[in-house]
Amino acid sequence: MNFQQRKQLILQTVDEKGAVDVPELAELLQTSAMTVRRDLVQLAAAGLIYRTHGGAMRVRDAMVVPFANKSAMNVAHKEAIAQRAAQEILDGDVIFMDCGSTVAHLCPFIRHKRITVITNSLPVISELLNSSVTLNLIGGEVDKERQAIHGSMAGEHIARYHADRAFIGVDGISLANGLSANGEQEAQLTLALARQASRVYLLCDSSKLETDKYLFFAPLSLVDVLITDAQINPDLADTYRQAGIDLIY
Amino acid sequence: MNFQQRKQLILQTVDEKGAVDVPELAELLQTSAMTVRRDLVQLAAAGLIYRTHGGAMRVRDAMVVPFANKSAMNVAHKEAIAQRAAQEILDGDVIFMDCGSTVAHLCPFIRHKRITVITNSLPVISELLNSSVTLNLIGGEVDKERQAIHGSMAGEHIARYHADRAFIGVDGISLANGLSANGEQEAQLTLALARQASRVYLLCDSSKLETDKYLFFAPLSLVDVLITDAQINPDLADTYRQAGIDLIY
DNA sequence: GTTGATTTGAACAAAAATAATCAAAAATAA
DNA sequence: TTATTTTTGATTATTTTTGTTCAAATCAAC
Repeated sequence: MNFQQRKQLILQTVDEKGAVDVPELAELLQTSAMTVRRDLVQLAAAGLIYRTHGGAMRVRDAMVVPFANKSAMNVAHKEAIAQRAAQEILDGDVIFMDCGSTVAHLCPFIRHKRITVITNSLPVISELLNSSVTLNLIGGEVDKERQAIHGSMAGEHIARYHADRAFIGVDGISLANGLSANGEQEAQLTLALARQASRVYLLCDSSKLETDKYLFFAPLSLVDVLITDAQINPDLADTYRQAGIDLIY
Repeated sequence: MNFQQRKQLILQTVDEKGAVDVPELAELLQTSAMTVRRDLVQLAAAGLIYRTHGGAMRVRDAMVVPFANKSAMNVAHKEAIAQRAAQEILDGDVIFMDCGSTVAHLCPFIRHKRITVITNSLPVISELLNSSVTLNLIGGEVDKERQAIHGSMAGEHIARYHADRAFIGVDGISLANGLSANGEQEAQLTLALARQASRVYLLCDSSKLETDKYLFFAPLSLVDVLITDAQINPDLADTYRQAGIDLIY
């Protein structure tokens, strides 16, 4: 099997599977990994595939910026919460989305809506890049760990906008102490978003209810609507409602 | 069996099987490998088959479909340019990077440097997210096609910063008309970056030299240093230098 | 950050294929 | 028939391709 034949097989495989790795191709082509790598280099130079570490992928797939959406905890709950939250969004809305993982789960449910999303979350931008949503990215310092934008410039940027709804997440919430966070940056940004939105929706799975983190940054009254999952204790739900929170689950 | 007969059989076999090798044909034609090779050379010269190492194949199968997407063209040149440009960057620098594909090739060469990168390019952010570089993302409207940030907010954002160096790309450059672009947004952003930088580096492969696009947006004097590839015509290089451009290749 | 595992690219060596050379065989011409 | 040209096959040198090894780069997990 010569280069031309291998090349055809590689292109075909990449096109079919979307992504391949080197050992896989070496096995398929009955050749060494080094040869596969050399082939991939040539094909990539011709722009026919996109070279990745360990293999290759379709060029068009590589175009979308791959920001990882981490945190596999409570995915089912988060999806349920996000789906419920998406029902609140109307066509034509301008919404804020913060960089919380629960908020990010909104993406699949809003990608066909005709709305404008203003966010500081890179994964959200990535997920909505190929959608009908108009995107606006908040600028400022990049927080690599959280894959989000923070800092004073971000605050100033937000102050220039106004949204119909803000969808935010927190690290902790309690009746006694209100909203709390693990980082000052997130807290600051959450506050900025809430200030510029007509209606503030807090997306929060029930495991975070009545937990406190080290930084208390806002009273419960910042939130207009609290959307959580069905695991919430009904008595606790009542207590929140009596405290004036519009609670949905 | 003479050449005419062998030729018929070879063409037929190639057409049937798609690809053949020399020993296989030698066996089929009851002749030596040397003769087969001589036949193949003639047929290939006539354009009837595609000659490969070890045999031959159908012409249409060997036809590479190089509708090379813009970002994959001249990759080798772009990398060489980017590598040279990276040498200009010192530790501690604050640099601007625009959303051009040549500029994006800087990423691999700067990921270890201790610098701050301010950019409107999502691919650049993505590539440098796991690096030692401090990142600052320019905010504003997301241009989904170019995977970059544009708009008036982006301009305002840039105006608040200053960088030691700006690395920019253009769609066209000529001595007569200066810098030109295909889109107003890119042009606007490039200008904004250049205005806020101490030193402006234009990264531009030689195929773009002396070409004009529809929107002329700046004179050559905007650029301090032009970095291009070694394919540049030496006479042309002299002309640019006489025009006061610091040209590197 | 630092470590450890993978992946990669460069250098080298081996194998395969090719081109060049030349002599023998075959075809052609005188 | 003999001389000349063409074609063919064998030999050898060169080029191309491939595989192995190893240091460096990169990624991922801590």
